[in-house]
Amino acid sequence: MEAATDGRILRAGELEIRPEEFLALADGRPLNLTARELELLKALMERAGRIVSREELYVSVWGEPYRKSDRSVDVYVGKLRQKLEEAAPHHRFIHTHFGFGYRFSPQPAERSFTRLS
Amino acid sequence: MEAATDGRILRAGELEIRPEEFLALADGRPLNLTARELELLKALMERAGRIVSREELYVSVWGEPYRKSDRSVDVYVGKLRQKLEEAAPHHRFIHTHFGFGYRFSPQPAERSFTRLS
DNA sequence: ACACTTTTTTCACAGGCCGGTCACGCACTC
DNA sequence: GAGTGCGTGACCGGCCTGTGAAAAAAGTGT
Repeated sequence: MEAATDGRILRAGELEIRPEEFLALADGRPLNLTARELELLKALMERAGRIVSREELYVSVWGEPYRKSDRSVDVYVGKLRQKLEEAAPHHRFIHTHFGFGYRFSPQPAERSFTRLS
Repeated sequence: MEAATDGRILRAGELEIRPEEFLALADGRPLNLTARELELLKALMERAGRIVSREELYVSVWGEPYRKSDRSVDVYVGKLRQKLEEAAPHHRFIHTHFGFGYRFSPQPAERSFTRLS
């Protein structure tokens, strides 16, 4: 369904996704992602740089209408962050935009105590 | 049919396969593999690093259409793991990817909680 | 052809993993 | 400070996997 990039290798920063192999690499190390996690990461990367609403993400990944009370996207963003942090420490990939949604944008590294933007 | 590597010696980590001798060595020690086991190991090694579905493995090794309920691949992966563990303890070769299939990737040893740098 | 061994296939059960939901507490905006 | 949004650990049902063991098939020697 993600016609534009389906099957193509996606890259961003230290991240790489090979959809046809169900494989995601961070710094060359395989992330051990589940099906949903991989789909969500793909959806985010395909929209890299822009703020994406939960609704858009949910519809794209789950393929069903979005209910405002559904927290699935949040939960899976959390799981992704955790696994990304494991594989590529001190990088930031998924940024929260309060009240709007999430934005994927790989950031080189983390400087000690800088404030969130 | 695996034209590219058929008959050629395959190596990965501590593993070596010499197809024309029906021989597999781990750490220099011969694994005592049966025909099916050897074929499956070859199929996995030829696809090293990527996640391979049961269907692809089954079709490649058994040469017949795959039935979803068929557990043969699982059983033989189990047998391979057992023999590999015997010959080369504390190495990991075949990794399970839940819902997708298996991935061959030799891993030096297991370090429990240390993070790679 | 027969008996015996080895390998392959099937079966069934136990346990593990994943997806989805909930609830609690903190974060953020105004 | 009030009100809403967000992060996250915990939990449960259901499907996926690992695996021993039985059954079937194939191989081996006489």
